[in-house]
Amino acid sequence: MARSPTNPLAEDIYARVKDDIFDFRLLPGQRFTETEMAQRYGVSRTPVRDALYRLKREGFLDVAFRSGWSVQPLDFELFDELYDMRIVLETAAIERLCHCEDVSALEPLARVWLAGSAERCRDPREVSGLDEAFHIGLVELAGNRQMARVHRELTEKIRVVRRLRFPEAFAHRNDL
Amino acid sequence: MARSPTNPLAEDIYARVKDDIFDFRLLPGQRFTETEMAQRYGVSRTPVRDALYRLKREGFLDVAFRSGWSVQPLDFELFDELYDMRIVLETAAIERLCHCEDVSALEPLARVWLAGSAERCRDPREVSGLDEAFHIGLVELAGNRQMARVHRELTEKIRVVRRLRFPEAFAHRNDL
DNA sequence: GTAGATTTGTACGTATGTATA
DNA sequence: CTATACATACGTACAAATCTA
Repeated sequence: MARSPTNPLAEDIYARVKDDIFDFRLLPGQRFTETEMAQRYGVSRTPVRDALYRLKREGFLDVAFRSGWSVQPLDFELFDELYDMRIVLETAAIERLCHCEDVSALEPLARVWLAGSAERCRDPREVSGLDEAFHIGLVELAGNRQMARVHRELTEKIRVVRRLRFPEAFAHRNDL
Repeated sequence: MARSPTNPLAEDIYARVKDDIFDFRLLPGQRFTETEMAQRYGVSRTPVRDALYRLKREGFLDVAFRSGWSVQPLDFELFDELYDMRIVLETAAIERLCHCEDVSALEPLARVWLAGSAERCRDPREVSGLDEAFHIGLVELAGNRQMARVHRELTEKIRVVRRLRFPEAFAHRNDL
């Protein structure tokens, strides 16, 4: 029995808006309204609001009382802090993995990370995805699911600036 | 110009529901509906839903598709993981504070922590609050606001189980 | 298995505060 | 300064899925 997701529409809008931010179809600082978004995605304002408020709580968007929404501008101090915390969490994860007897769990990660130059993937977008998965997988293996969750959220927040540094990775951002 | 809060009603309901959880007026595992909560707080379902979904994202509540809400049951593995991560974050914070030249910023914390037995506060509820503030203040002083935010959220999630261990602290939970 | 009651999910209408001509 | 347009915050109505007798 596959239980239904809780807010299918709102969930979908959430993912689409977030991707629009990551792919710079919504630019940092850009302003917009709930009605615009509702028309853009072909739904009512209700699921849009759910999605927008969730993205606001996660730091991707900003809203002013009865005065419209905006994409959170790039804040490099913020990114510094996020990178800094990522180091803290990953260091703690690695320390725990070092004290672990069974290293076989590291195998799948090693296979990706130690890929020979022949089998190495060249698409920057995919490389970036593999890199994210590697970091996330490392922390997951340490066994603390809360640390893994925070680390995953944190990695997502950094994603936008990582893409800025690999411009070729999203050269096809207008494909969709 | 003091800018208005964004969703005054929803914000208020959010705080009240959270306190109801902390003070065990809403018990772990207890089920309820949006309509009940709307009547309980004298508002419509809209701000209630905003508040409930926020608390769900933060792990305090659970919702099943068209089938009602429930307070997240106590999960001691979860609390172990949260305590564990708290140690990681506070250790990192302390390491940074140790490398810091200027220790004068620690003064206010020391004054609370090193209170003489005479001036020591005896109300367990207040002691608990001071303890939380001490831990939070410590991490804040380390200067990474994101780490401080995560640590603060994490401390809130632990609060309910801390109160379980200090039952006398909320003996008057029916006062209100 | 089915019908009815229940509950959320979404759409839509109204009120209130904001910005601007 | 005032009035008007506009955007969100909240309330309400309805649809769809779930539970239960």
